Amino acid sequence: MDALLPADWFDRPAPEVAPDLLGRHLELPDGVVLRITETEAYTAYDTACHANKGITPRTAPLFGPPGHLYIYLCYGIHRLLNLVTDSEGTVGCVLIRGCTIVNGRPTVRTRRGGRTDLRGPGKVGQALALDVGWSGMPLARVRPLASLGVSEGTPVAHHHTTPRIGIDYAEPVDRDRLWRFVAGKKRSRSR
DNA sequence: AGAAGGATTCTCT
DNA sequence: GAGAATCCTTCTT
Repeated sequence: MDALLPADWFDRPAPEVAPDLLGRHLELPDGVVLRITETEAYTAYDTACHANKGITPRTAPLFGPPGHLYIYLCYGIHRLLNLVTDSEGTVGCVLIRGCTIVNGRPTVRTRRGGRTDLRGPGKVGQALALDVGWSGMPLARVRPLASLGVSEGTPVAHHHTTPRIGIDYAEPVDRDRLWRFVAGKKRSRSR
């Protein structure tokens, strides 16, 4: 099995961590292993970032130490997975927007209601059976609640960048940043 | 206490 | 391509 990425691996700016996460593996103790194929970076002074209007109970993990989880409910339906980057006190995170299944396909199929495509952050959350109660917890292979780990996997040879999705509310300068990272050469999109 | 709005997805057409 | 589903967080009276 791959070596886990230590917490300080995430102690870098989010736009640097995000492309480096492509090809890495998300591992759950139930045997589900996903390969990350699409990410987005969010930073401080970024009007697309949930933390840009100050710290709140929900967004507190974004201000915390690297290598922790930030999970929130989107549109009342979807649980979205973020990995906190940068040092404690500095806002930064990477949204996991898409994956492919490495292991545990039957489990994912059950959780996804018969489907196995994981293009889109809500689908990833469903495949991992994310719980917002995990938000703020550290990554680790074995823990009572947030039993989620990120391992080395196989970094990708090629990726391309695009503007981030679903952040029309942000300032134009932030909307235009090429902070969405997709594994492989230019091909399909997530929506 | 009330209201607004979303880092989305699915199902139609 | 358009519209509904759905509920929590946050901001405003």
